[in-house]
Amino acid sequence: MCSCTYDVTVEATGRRRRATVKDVALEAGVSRGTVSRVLNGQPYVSDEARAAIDAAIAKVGFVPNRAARSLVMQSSQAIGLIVHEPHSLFVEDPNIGSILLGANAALSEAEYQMASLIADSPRDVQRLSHFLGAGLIDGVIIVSARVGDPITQAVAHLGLPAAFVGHPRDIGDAAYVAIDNRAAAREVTTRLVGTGRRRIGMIAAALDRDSGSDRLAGFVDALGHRFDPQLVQSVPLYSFSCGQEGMRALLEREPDIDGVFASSDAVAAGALDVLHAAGRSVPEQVGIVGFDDSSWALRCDPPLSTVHQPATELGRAAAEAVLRQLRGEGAGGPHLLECPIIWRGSA
Amino acid sequence: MCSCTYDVTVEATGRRRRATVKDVALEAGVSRGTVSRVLNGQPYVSDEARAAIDAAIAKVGFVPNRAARSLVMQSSQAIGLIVHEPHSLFVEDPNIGSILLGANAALSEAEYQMASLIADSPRDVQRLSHFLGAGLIDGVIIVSARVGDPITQAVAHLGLPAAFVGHPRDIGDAAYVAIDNRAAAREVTTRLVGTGRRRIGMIAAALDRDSGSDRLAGFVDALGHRFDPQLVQSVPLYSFSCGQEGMRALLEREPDIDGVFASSDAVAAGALDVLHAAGRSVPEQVGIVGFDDSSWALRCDPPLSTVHQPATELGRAAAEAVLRQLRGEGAGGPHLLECPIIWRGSA
DNA sequence: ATGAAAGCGCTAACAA
DNA sequence: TTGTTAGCGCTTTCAT
Repeated sequence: MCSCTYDVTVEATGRRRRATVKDVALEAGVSRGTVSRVLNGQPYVSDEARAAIDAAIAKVGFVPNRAARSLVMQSSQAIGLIVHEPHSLFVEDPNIGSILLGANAALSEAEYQMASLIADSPRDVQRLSHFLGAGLIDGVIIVSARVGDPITQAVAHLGLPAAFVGHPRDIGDAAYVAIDNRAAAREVTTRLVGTGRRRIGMIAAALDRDSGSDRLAGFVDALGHRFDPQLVQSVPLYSFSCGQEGMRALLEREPDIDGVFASSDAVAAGALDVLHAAGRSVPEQVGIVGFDDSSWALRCDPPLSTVHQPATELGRAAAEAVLRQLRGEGAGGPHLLECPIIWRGSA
Repeated sequence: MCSCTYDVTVEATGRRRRATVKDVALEAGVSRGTVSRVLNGQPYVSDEARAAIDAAIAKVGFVPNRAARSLVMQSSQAIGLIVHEPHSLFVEDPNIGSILLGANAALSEAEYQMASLIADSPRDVQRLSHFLGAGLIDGVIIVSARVGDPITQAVAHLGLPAAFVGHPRDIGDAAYVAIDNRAAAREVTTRLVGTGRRRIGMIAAALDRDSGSDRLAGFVDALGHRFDPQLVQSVPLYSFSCGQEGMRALLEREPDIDGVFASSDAVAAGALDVLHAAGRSVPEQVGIVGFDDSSWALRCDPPLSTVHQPATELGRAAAEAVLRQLRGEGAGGPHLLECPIIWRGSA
């Protein structure tokens, strides 16, 4: 007999009717309850029944309907990962890919399905805020939220298990994983000072994000009383072109500048470009350091000294924080990861 | 009276019980059916009832449970976007981000929720193949599938509405959107020939993917009888380091090479690096062209001549193809997008 | 060890 | 115009 007989039921429309527990039960000659027990690996099922059911499942091509299961279990074994980035950044951010992969790996091991959700417009934000409360997702990892983020507020309101990558100021005592941007910036600036530079500037990107403002704070810390606000140029984005723009401004204002802390590698690459165009040699006349240890860093000439971001681990740790909450193990608050300084030729 | 009274019901565990249609109906003094009608914007509801229900919804903080709705509607208003990339590529591929954004924009406009699903391990593939059949997703966009991909097979078996970005050979007459890699490669090679080069080589990456093998085919087309297999170096990935590796091999085998078609910008950048190190001037001694028009192209010195990939539009078109199927408008088969050649300084 | 039946939250067909 | 009711596919008591 053709094993495809029960495979699917093609209805008049041409669409297929999926097999249900009932079909399996019928095929195996048992009740739906018993099928369910087998499905969930519960005890008290005879070997014969189990075998018959396994065979029936294979025969009819049964796949449990997760909507039905979610409905009765009040849980979906799926967790969302929200990326809330202004359009341009999502495409360029060197860390997001690794964060996704790290989180996915951890969730996958725990038998959870990760679903990445993009918030790229007010409409998305609106739809997402509802989606999160709709029971299709048991918890959420939030990447790059900003202060006052409606999604953050929706999550808080729903009491959904959550973990942030990064640390917006207004998340209360929610779980987050991050690096200590301020300490890292302090340290890398100190090393730059140690190379003998006297007029060190900073191209400070994304001051509206915690990472951006923390890196500036670290820079200020390191310079102490020698800090000169004239030497800081703020730019909106962590991008190559913002790096160019920032460096041009700095060069114009302070022609004798001999060191630059760029708040990301992309920014540093842009700065380097302008520096070269202006005929300044790096690291001889100007030392420069970046942040991220992204592919930009190695692509520059000379390669950038920078701060390594453990992006994969950030994703993994965030996933584990959510999983812990799902197991009822509490565990909010911070989780800081190491971010070693990588010293190369640019300073 | 405090408007939070009904907001959520906190149970003994501290977890919250979400409000249901029943709560809304009770609060508004109507039946569940009427609430449902309001929820779905159906006619035949009095203004008073509608107002009372709207108020009740706001008061109790009701968000429809999508698992329940999916169950009865047999549809979820969500579509999956599967990225099946070997680890390293996902992080580096310059097009994926834009494809995601394009698809998300189109789906968002149609009131669909997009969920990106990553297949990064055999385990992921296994879990995903089941997930897709579980009714939580109405359709799927598949990015970078390979021939014999188990996910592709699962989708075909389930009869799930699907659209591919790219064109693996074994998807039958399923919908796909792509550029004509072969024609584009032919064209860009022809232009390179037109600059007077006599010994033109190719660094052919990712021959296991349709894009990779098509680009090689186009190169062969363009050269015709002058094609020399000695001048083709195959490398596994579309990456900078593979570009370096490929260029080194080519240079060693054919020191008098004066033109290179690299099958991606990243590959071209690697080749350029090796060329410079070998003291060859570009474009004077060697002309080089890439593919993708990614950020690599502008970052190179000289900037790369390349083929522009309409990544955002690919994503958007794929989403629309799925949406069309969901509306029962058939529409499988190919949808090819333009990919203009961008001529810059590298050749 | 297994079957029967209730119910998760929602929509839709049918009555009223 | 509205209320009532029967499921959607699954898990889970409670009997047996």
